[in-house]
Amino acid sequence: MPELTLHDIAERASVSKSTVSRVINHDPHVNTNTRARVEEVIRATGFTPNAAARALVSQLSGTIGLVLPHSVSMFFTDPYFPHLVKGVSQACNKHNMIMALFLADSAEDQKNLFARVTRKGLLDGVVVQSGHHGDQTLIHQLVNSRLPTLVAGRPLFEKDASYIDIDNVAAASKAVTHLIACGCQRIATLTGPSESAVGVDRLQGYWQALVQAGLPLDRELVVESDFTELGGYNGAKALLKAKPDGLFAASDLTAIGAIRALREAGLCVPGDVAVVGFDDMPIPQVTDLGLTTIRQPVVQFGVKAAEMLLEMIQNPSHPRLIEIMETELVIRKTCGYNLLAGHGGENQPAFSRDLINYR
Amino acid sequence: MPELTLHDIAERASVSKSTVSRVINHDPHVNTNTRARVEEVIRATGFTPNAAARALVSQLSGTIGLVLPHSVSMFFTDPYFPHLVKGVSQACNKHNMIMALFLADSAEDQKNLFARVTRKGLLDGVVVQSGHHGDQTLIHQLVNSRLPTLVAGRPLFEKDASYIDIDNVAAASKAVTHLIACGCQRIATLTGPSESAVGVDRLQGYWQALVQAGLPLDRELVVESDFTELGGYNGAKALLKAKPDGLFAASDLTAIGAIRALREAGLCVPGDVAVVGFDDMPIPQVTDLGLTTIRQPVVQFGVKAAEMLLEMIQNPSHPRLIEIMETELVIRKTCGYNLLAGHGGENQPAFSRDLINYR
DNA sequence: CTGAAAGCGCTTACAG
DNA sequence: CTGAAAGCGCTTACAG
Repeated sequence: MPELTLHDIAERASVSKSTVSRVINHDPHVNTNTRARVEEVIRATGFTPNAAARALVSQLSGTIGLVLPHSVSMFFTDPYFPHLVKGVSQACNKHNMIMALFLADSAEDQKNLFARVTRKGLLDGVVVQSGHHGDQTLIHQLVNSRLPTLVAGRPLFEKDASYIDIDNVAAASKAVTHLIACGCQRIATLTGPSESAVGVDRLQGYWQALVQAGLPLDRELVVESDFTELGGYNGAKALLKAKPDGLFAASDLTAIGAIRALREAGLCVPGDVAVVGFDDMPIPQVTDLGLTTIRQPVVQFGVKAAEMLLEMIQNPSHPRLIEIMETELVIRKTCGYNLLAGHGGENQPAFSRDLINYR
Repeated sequence: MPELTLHDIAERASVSKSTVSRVINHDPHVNTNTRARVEEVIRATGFTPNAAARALVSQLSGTIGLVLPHSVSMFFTDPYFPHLVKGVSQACNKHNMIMALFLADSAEDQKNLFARVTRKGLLDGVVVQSGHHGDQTLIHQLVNSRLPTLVAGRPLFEKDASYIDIDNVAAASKAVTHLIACGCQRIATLTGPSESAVGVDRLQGYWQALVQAGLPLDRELVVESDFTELGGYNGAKALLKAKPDGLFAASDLTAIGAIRALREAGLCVPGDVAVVGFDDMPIPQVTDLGLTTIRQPVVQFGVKAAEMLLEMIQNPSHPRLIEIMETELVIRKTCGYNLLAGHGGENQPAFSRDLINYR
């Protein structure tokens, strides 16, 4: 059967195409009876308007893009990205938008990405994940394109871009301050890549907490890592000779790998080395280890990012948007569990989860 | 500046819009000089044709959908789905298509999904992940819609659908046969959900291998699980009283949780209980544990699924497409490592990876 | 090889 | 409140 068009509906309801269009678009200036009649025909026929035709005339496609640049091909091992995708998807479901996902699997993909993403008539706007130095060209292009663009995570160079982030400096400082409160004197850190804003900011928070506490800065205690479990494992091995009694890992996966290395070296966590991670990913290892960590609301972050973008799309003259989301310290076994008020000792159930928030 | 249209390019190149369109669409019937002139104008202006206009007239949007139904909201804890997404994305990048991702986060989302996905003019076709019983309505609707639909994973009920799958029965049988070859006599299994084709098929493979080996079927040795780590942990605890000496877990995460429970119960893996998983997910736990498992090529599976769909789109009268991808047994420490030819004992590096393929 | 014209299926001033 | 008409930016027979 041929596809139904506005014309067919108009004919069957004995009105003009204009009126059918008004009904579909909830134009209030339609007679109640007329509206009811048209709606009945639409219901009976199961008519849906053609999205391409609407996009052409309205200059709005009802689709937003989520761009994950090349450096994010770690997408797979780190649950962060599926959660981000979930958040953006939730917002799209709620606002009846379509989510187009762009994953640059290679440098070549990335080069083609800008042209594909900015095809006219395709997207109404784009959320782009801030990445490493190598991704900044793409971000620069997007931010300066005709397309409304929201950067997820502080962009490294685009000082005028709208973005959403967490306060990584404050969060890292909160984590390290907790290690200090737990009595650690030689606190090491396994950083994220120094090429990424996240890596830079969390390292700065580490420094800041040490300075505030009057503790010395020791370069031996800082090792650059890469947010992976293996990176954490290797990084912790490299730290052993510096004999830390505390460790701030820039991600949960890093912390998990580090703890594996520490235990292999015969050290107890938290007895010999207290450990704090970052993310609070809902993965079994985090709860199995009882990892003390910084919780960031990744799904909500994605939701909010998408909604900020929708705001920019609806209101193109809107001034620059910036949002910083809250994080919280989640205290579990690897650092500070014994400090919790009312802690009853080893009889606590393995999965009890208590929080202290250093604000 | 106003957006450029075909008309502007035509004017600047002193040709008609038709000719510009032909150049853009690589129509061979264009004079070489004319073509060069038009191409130069396009290059100089950075013109890109409007996707909505093209979609409207050509009835092809250049976008395919990837639909992950409600039961797949486990998306996040299981790395399977990000890998599938990556595969579909790779195929889209390669074939210059756009991937729209639909994630049904709730039963309500799922109800709205069909209408959103089948909006006319939006998608050229859709890959839908086969899920549980509750998802079969959506799959039924999609398969019977105007939209070319490829089901990823054997659909439970749609007997005429095009789909891609692995041979779960054979793969599971291969896993259990390996446990038998390693000397196990009481082989337990932690299944996937009995509501899913994967769960059903892998259980059947388990039975098949036992029957072929002349081993008895003991209902105590079969516990239904859910593909999660926690499910594996709890499932293994429930199996303890049946005293298995081998365990086939229907997913890697299940196996990982099960091994945790077995070790907590004071049992050695593989000494007391040999374990085989399923998936060979590239996650640290799999390699840390040295998990013997069935490797399935998830990314390639996604690539192939998308390419099959593209085939269906290009050739709408194409007969039903079915593809079964190969799996292989990956032997590591949790079962059969000592059987490997040339195995040198405990001095093997922890990450050596050797394969035996029972075909 | 090239151009004028029709048409894809909508939305939206403009009249009434 | 309603309809006729123009137009969104392309592609594609149809002529030449």
